[in-house]
Amino acid sequence: MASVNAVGSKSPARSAAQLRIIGAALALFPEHGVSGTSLQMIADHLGVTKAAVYHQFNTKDEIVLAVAEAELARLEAVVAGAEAASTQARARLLVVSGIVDLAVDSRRTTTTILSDPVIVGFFADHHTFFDVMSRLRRLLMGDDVGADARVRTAMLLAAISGAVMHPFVVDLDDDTLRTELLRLARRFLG
Amino acid sequence: MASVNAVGSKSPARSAAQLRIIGAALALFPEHGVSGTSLQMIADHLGVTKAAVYHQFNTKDEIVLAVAEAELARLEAVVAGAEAASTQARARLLVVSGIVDLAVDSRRTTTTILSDPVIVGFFADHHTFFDVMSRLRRLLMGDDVGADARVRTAMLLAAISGAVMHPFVVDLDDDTLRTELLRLARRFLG
DNA sequence: GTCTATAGTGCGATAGAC
DNA sequence: GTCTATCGCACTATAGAC
Repeated sequence: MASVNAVGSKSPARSAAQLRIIGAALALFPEHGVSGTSLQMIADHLGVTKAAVYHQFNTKDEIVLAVAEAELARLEAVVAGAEAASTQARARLLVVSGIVDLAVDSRRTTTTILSDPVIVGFFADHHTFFDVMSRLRRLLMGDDVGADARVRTAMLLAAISGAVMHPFVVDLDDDTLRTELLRLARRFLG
Repeated sequence: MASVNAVGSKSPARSAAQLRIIGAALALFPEHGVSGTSLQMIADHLGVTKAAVYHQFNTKDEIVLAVAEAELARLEAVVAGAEAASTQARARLLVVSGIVDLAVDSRRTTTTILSDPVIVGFFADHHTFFDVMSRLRRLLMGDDVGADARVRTAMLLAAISGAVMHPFVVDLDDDTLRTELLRLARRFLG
């Protein structure tokens, strides 16, 4: 779970100033949505002016893309780690527990951002996104392309990502949530 | 599944013109997000001007609220139907299959709208939302308030809502998706 | 790398004619 | 109920001083 600079990752190296902006956007996007977050909000969050933000990124779209790729990179690291496993069963367990960790770690953040219409639009023709998704699909489903496997896998991923921000679990602490999620996810996998 | 004017529902009666605006917003919000959808887009979608839209709703917020309440009303109808069941097991099955129907019927629409930060903010102090949620919780969990039951229920609801718009199932037809979803959801319930 | 200042655009919302 | 026209404002983005 340490920070990994995965081989297949193409995210350009980010300066410290750029990372601060990405962090601010990461905090504001889930609360207001991507479209509802202005550069003024990001600048205010960092205690600087809009012009200082524009010195790091030429457009708002570049910031959105950087945030999306940063989140995608976290998922890619989990997938890459699982691909290195010795058996398929062990790989499946690694990817599920990695995604549980990711989801619990960010709770509201990750899922909200990745499901924002603007981000979805950015990923619609993003080759790295398709690459990670097909590797994830291969890890979880193997060569089974039947309706059963696809619905089952989609439900599993949606259940993990969506449950962490559900009102029913807001007052559970991270450890309890992580343990229950992993246990139920493994049971669902069968 | 017919249109139901549920007893507990407080949504004000809507004129035909208002319903057309709600329909346009319902189509545009998932694609651009609530903040990313302007009144100009809604007006263009209907072939009228902004002023005509403002004649039906005084503010954009009123339109957003109307859309949110319309979606909530669909869920409330499912909950009310299940509450009328003779046994608890039958009620649970009714609520799960009702939510599956809802999710498949709208695919991208409902979940995207209900998870939009602006809508979430509107529901944050919306008494009807809390009422429907607690009734849903009672139907699915009974008096069990343990971490296991809460995580399990949150996963079930998130799995159904989230799976319908997952890339893995985009090319499945509605009937197949509905059948598989219901079967797997019942299996997960145990 | 940060600032002030500003250009240009689209937004939500209103007034008043038909 | 829809229109044209407009107001005031916040937005993205840029120019140029420090």
